[in-house]
Amino acid sequence: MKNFKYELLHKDGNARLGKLNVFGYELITPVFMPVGTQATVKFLDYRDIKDIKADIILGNTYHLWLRPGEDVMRQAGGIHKFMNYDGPVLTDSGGFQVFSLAERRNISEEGVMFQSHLDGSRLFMRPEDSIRIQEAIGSDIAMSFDECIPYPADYAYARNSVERTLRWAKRGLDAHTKEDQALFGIVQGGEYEDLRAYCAQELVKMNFDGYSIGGTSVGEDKKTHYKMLDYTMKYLPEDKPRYEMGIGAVNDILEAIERGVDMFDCVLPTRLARHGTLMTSQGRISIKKAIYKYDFSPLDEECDCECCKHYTKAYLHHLVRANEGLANRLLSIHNLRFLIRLVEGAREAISNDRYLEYKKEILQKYKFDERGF
RNA sequence: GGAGGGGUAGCGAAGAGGCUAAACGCGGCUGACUGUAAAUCAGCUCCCAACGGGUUCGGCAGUUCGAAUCUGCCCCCCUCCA
Repeated sequence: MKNFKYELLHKDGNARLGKLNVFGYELITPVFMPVGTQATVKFLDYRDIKDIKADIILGNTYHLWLRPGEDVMRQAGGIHKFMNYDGPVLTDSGGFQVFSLAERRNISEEGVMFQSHLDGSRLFMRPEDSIRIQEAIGSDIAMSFDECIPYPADYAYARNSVERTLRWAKRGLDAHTKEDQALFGIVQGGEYEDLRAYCAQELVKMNFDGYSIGGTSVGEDKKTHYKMLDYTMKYLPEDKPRYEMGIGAVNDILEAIERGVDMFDCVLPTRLARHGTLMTSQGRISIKKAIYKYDFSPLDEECDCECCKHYTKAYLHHLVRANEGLANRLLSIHNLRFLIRLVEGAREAISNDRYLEYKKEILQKYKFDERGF
């Protein structure tokens, strides 16, 4: 019996407060997971990760497979020891790279031929390989190898892809041997209700440890995005964790929680930070702007992060302008802590049965553009 | 005083008769970013009532159908020699 267990603590509408035991690590959901693709949450070390109160982080199978390589990960004793991080780690399977590296790969029934973005060499990844590599990486939660399809995708394409993703999910499940590692199935199906339903139901029959919603936030509008979520959520069992992959916009997170999503990850906070954009309770701001040159006030009075506690906007503005590495660390710490606080607030609201009020309060303050981004 | 070299958009720096409002870099201004090929990428950056028009390449005067590019004078700057 795996020491991996989801316990539903409380519901407020469809929003769920839960407790997830990940092989001894315990965490409360909903939870936001910072992304650390190459065994590092870019610019942060283990102390920073602890300070922002991240409960779980991600790694990436494709990237770690290419570099440093499966053997290094295995000999290092797994990703936790390798990066000196004592907390749960979830790995994406490489399925997202089928989407993001679309112009340099080829899909077949057997698997995906990737042409390495590092040196151009051709490498083949089958679902079994993805699982084996994730076992070598030693993550606590592994993902099935899927195809994240683009948006828009026509029905015939989406259907064929879902069928294949399901066959890959079964192959991965059969290949999986690591006892202290959970395995999630990923629901695809694009924007099509019947395909989402079919994919979810077939995966549930296979009895995974948790279920992921994939193929969202790939360029679709908000309405379509939430529709895809709705089509999927109703088929996922109450007693397993649900993870929407790759969402990090404030409204997306709030909408997902409202629909019963327990976990989500995103590169958005760290990428925005590296590009000089900060998420604040009032909306996004670009700290590069000249208006902050003489602004000696803290970034966000309400924030408790190391960046907001110790530095002024003028200083952060200067660091970014001067292209100083410290800017990347400080701004990443802030954006990550911002989203983690957002989710902490959501947990509290759910336990007090006032989730919708909480969501409304946040969204009223936060400025979005006309597309809702 | 003598001998060379040079003055180009905010800065640096190409260009040596028409294809040049003038490459490129920096700086500046916008915008993008959602399971990370991203400390990245895209656009703008002489002026304007702008799919067109108006002024530019130290200054003035010329040559030419046409000049940042050629000629003369003047003004500055740099290097070397006195």
